Amino acid sequence: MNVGANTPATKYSPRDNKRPQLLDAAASHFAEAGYDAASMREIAAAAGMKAGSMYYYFPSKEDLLVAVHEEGIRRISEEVVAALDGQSGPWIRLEVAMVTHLRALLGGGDYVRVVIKVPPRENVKARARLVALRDGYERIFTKLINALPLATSTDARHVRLMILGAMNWSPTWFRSGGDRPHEIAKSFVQSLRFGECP
Amino acid sequence: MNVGANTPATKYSPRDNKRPQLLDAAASHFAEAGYDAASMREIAAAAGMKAGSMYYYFPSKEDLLVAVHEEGIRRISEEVVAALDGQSGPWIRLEVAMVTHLRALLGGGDYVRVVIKVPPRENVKARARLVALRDGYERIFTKLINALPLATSTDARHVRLMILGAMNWSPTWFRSGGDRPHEIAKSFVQSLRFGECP
DNA sequence: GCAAAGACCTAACAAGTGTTAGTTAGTTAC
DNA sequence: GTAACTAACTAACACTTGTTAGGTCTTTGC
Repeated sequence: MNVGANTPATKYSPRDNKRPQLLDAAASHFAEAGYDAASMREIAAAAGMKAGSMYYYFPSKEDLLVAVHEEGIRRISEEVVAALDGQSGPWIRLEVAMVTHLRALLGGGDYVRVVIKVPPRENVKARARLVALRDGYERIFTKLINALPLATSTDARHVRLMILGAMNWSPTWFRSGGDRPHEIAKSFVQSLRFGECP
Repeated sequence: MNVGANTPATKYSPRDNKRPQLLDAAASHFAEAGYDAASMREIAAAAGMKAGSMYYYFPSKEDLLVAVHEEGIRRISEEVVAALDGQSGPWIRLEVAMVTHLRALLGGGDYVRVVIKVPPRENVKARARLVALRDGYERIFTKLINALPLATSTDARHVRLMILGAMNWSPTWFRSGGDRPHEIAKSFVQSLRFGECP
């Protein structure tokens, strides 16, 4: 923290923007308790401020959630794209994307957990933008799946929904200490690749 | 409603137990709004009573949710077992179970939707019983999957988690008017059965 | 006909909710 | 030096929440 003894005990110091810490605290509490059960006062306290002060950064609680969502989608997109860089082979590429997705979701990433587990209210204004962002992300998987040499009878769209569903549901049963993300991904890919025994 | 003109306008009539209607209302509101956003007053109103009266049947809101859960698991178990009766062939049996599961989840069944979408708090007392009930249900799928002639490298447990995850996530993307449950199930099974093209 | 039980209602409590208005202290610009 | 701006704070408002205590009407058992 680099707070020396000579630093005067100012109550607060402008210019050190607390917005990131606020977002962190919000992500953490939303991920843990859900939207309704996470109170503005608790979030504020975790960020080292008072509830009223948050409205300097965000006009409402719903806007806070939207901001967390945007950051979450941005992060996971970035990570998956980065992980995919240089990888070749359709099955390997899919598996890499899945491992990255699962790591982001299961490995303590509060922002991503919020994206998956805490959907905004139906009527929220920014909904269209969020849906567009998320569609953009999921399009990565659409491309990866279209590149697979699948049996002709298989519907690629349903394969995508199946894979994403299976992954996004994993926080429900995942226990740290059990399977690791890369094992889960490998297993899922195997099930899809080698069907019934010949 | 069969309320004739001669029926005296009694404020309420004991002996016609409103407990089922109460549970229905609770299931509906929990499924629609989630646990926190569903208020006792709204649930009570939907059941034709006042909030305080619900405590005659259930000692707390959490107990109400638990009761809905129990009924939901009971229903879906019953339906899947019934649908499986007389069916033979491992892949067909799995598909039948999946169709039934998806129908119960997507076809307006409030109780089942609550089971899938509204988990009780971690510390709730009846949690162990609920988990046991649900494990019992999922064991149906364990058996169905163990009966499949899968490639030897495939992990049956992960296949189950994948299938259940894919199905339980479906309320997120499902829109009535789009795919129908039996199409989804068939598609999922196909993806698992016929892997990459030869 | 009367007591008991069943099924519900009313009214209130204590706590917590998101949000706002007004204020204050530190920093920067001129 | 002073004005404007930034980044908070305090205190309150207006509700809403789950829950409870006590009352009331209806039906049942004897």
